[in-house]
Amino acid sequence: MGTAPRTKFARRPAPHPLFAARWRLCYRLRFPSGRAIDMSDTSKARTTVTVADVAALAGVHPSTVSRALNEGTQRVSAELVERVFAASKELGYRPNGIARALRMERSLSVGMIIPDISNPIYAPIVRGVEDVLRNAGRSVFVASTDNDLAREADSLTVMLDRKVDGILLATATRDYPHVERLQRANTPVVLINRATSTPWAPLVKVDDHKGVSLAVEHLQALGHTQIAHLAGTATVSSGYDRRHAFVRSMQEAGLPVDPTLIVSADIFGSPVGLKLGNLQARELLSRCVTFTAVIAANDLLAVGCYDVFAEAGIRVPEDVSIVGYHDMPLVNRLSPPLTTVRSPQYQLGAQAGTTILQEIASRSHEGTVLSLAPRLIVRGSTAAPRSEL
Amino acid sequence: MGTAPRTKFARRPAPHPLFAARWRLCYRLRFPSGRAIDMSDTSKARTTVTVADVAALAGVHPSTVSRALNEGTQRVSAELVERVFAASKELGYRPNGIARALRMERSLSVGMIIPDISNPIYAPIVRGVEDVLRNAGRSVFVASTDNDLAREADSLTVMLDRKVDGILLATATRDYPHVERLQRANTPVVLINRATSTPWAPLVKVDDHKGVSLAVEHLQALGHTQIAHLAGTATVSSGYDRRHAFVRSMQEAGLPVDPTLIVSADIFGSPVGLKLGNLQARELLSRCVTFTAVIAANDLLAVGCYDVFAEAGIRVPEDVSIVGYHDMPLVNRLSPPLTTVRSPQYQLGAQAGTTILQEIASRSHEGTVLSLAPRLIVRGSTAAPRSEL
DNA sequence: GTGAAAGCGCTAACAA
DNA sequence: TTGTTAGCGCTTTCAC
Repeated sequence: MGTAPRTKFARRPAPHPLFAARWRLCYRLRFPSGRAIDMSDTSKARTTVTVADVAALAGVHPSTVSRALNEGTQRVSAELVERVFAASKELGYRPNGIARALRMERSLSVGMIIPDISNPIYAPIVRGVEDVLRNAGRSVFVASTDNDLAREADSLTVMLDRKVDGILLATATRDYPHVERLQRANTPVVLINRATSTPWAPLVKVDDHKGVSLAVEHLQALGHTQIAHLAGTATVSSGYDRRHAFVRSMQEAGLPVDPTLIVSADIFGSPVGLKLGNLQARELLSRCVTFTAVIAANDLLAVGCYDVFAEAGIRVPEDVSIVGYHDMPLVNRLSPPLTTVRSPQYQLGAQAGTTILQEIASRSHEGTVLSLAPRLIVRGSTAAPRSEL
Repeated sequence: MGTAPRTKFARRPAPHPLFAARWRLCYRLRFPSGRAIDMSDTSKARTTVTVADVAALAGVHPSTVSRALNEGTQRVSAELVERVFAASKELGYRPNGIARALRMERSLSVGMIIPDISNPIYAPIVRGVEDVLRNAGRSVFVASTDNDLAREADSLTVMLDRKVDGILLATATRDYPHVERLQRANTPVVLINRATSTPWAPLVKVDDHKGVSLAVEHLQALGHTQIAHLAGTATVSSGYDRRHAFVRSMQEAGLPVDPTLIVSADIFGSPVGLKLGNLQARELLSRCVTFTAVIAANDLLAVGCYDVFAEAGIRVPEDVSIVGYHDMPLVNRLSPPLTTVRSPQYQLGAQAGTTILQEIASRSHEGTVLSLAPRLIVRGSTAAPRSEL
């Protein structure tokens, strides 16, 4: 008893190389062939079943267990495979993912970095990612960073330290400071919805030009010519691109582009969502320029307009039409229901999941851009402009 | 050259025990003290910096590196700690989380199982969990199961195989089939919002009796006596509890409890959310029983009522008052804005995170129930009943 | 087709 | 205080 291991990591009694083989065999004593496990041992030993245990019960070498379980009958005789599976099942063996990850140098996990999981815009993306990766046997670490660069750096560190097989990045800025680091880490990355100014990893996005031009064309068809744009922040490509798409779409439609009709988010420090929408809408009104319609860079900005216009006695859609972007839950229930560009968030995530799997399998699509088409959902917040009546 | 290792796992040239010490020392040759790393070796060796590399550069044993990095000056001389940190920094060393997890038998990760991450009700819970766990240096695996028991079983398997340190379970049913398995796995579990009928793990929930009674009292104060309840499914404790809380609150308020005024979700197969609300509202109307107010088990059911009442020509709140549950985003923008019981979803997650950390530190709070208080948010969907005018 | 042995990168027990 | 050694559980190379 004096030599009994005190802890799990205490030295084994007789590890002399010459007896290594025999030492393995002693497992058999613990599991007499064909019999159930001896439960009398109440120590932790019972809790964890390892390949060695299965090997012992099946009367084979651990490496054979591994081969049988992983490659089936490919390099192991059918009979042994049978025995190994039986033993594995009897003992309730489950491979230790950590050990496999260490040995095989792939963790079967993927990290996802997003601005905020509690934002209804991003959550469906995560769900799409999750569904695709689950089917591929991989798990997803999620980290929200609120677009805070320090938190972002931390999250990246954590993910890389955990040896994720790939990183899904939905927080990139156009001028993203962590690009080099990610490249150095040599971990596959897929960007979601936000591109960096120079391409270095595959990007899965929504076709913003398509989305904005759908909105512009819709408004034009209703008779609008003076259309304003509440732009998102230009530091991220989605805001930047939509703004440029707005200008281009207006030009393509032959409509005048008045810079004073574009209110950028960047002139107001940090606020986001609804509050930002309020500020932008007030700014727009204060500019004393006429407009009959507003295209907002996202739904919450549009809702922010609802507030400000209401308190200013401006009716929607009678006086001003409003178009949102994303089609988040319940915007169809606002009064009036919001006309908006529906971006396929779930599909975005699913596609990103597919792409990261490809990247993991073989790094190849460095600058690939995958654009998903949005769709215009026409509801009650848009109508013909007043002057047309 | 003939003896050069072909792969990372090829045998090292001279691992003879007698020379083990010297073999370690040979690392020093690769990193002459005080000089930068020799980059001429373009093989993969450069990519991964290990404790051995740091040890070599610092001129100490790997275990000393480990001690210095993990325990600081506690068991290592200040001078060596300094040297180790310097070497570590110079090489850009980062501990391999997988290896640590295997060795230390804790992965610093936690699994979270929820019905659906894309549901705005659950997303904030995840965020709360995430924030607390990040601060504790842990990462979160997220899995959505859509309340599908098979998917649930899979997710549990995956989490356990990955050796998560704990599991946050937001999908439990009252009669949860995986309890035994989780107990056997001996992994800490914290239940979120949904209890099992017999307690076995700590539970963090919203005080449903409080929430529902706030609603009942509010309606009673407005003069309502005939109050209906659209109940969630009774298979999960939140639905079950809220229904019972409704009955009890009505009794406590001295109001009559008419069973025909309670429409259970369970009589309609699988639909959820808004569609379920539609069905329940129609069922309620078809029962031809008078009521002046409805308390819905969640906001989407309430929104489902809006539809049905509108098409039936019943005005809210003039003819019927409606109270929701949760206060999800934008319900304050419905017309009329929804009066609802605000459940602190983020705090729920944060508290669950705190609790799982405690559980991981020391399993002790087996049957503990932590109830967070909800708050009634009064808006436009409730008013005095018609007959009172 | 199977066994032997090594080792992924790390930390903990032990020895000095 | 530091070095030595072993081993977490697995897969893989090599030898037969």
